[in-house]
Amino acid sequence: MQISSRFSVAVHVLTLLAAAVPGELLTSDRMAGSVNTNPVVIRRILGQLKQAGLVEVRAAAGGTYLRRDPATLTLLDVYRAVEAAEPQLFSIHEHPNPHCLVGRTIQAVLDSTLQRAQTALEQELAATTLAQVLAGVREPVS
Amino acid sequence: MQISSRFSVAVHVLTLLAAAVPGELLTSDRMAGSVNTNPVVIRRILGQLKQAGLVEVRAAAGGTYLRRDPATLTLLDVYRAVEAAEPQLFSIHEHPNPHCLVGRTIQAVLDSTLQRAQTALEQELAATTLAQVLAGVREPVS
DNA sequence: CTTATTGTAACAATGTTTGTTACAATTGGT
DNA sequence: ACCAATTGTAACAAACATTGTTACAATAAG
Repeated sequence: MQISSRFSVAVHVLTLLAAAVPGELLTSDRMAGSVNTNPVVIRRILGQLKQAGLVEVRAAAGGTYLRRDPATLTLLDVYRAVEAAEPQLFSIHEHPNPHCLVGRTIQAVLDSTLQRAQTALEQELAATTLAQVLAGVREPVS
Repeated sequence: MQISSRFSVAVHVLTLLAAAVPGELLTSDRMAGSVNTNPVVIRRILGQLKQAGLVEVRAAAGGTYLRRDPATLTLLDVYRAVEAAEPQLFSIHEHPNPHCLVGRTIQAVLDSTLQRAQTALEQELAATTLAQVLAGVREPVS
């Protein structure tokens, strides 16, 4: 199963915020216009980003601004903020037969192995900053 | 969203096959007993492993045996067999606003970045063989 | 030919995602 | 103090994937 587009939407939103004039606040309506979705979808994601301390949201006049330096905000921060409810990327079947050698031990073996794979992915996400994404957006592909 | 347990079940099943006496065939019923699920679930996964050339399934008397050397069969082979319908791990939102600089370019930027992350995960999966999993199952944790 | 087994369809239950409407709560500006 | 814009959140629907289940035709070993 694929990782939900919440993550890519969150990166999109943060890129908009990073591209904003310093001090400018963006509304969920405006960001929804760029992502092309419903403002409530944006607000739900903003709630998660806010909880993770990545953004500050002001009701009433204005909206949201970045709380972190794009140069040190990595895609791993975003991923963790948005997938906080599912810290384990891989799901492992729950009740293998304990009377079978394989059934008894497979969970532990898989758990350590798949954790290594997840860590490899996360390290790669940690290697990309929001500033780099913004630079990529601004540079034409040529 | 998590990667489905089809993958961990597939590894479990292949470990059972690798642990079998050479020439022994295992039925879906027997493997379902070890995984603790319904035999049809096992058969569905076996169908995918068969299509990928990892196992040979014989109707009637017997069942399934391994077609690949456990020493060279990696978890990436299993992952690809079972997730063949979803080659992209990350999903990216589909219709960002083309009139916005960020909306116009975010997909391409994310695509290359997330592809690198997926590749890192896959390399880690490729680094573990079925033989290593089997060894892990046999070695007590101590 | 018999019998065990696979392959597959069909269906239900569950859970997640995404989009939507609606509205109370908040707060900045006047 | 009030107004108006905006957020926060609940509630719901549609779509989809997963997992488990029953049922049965197709297959092939002995």
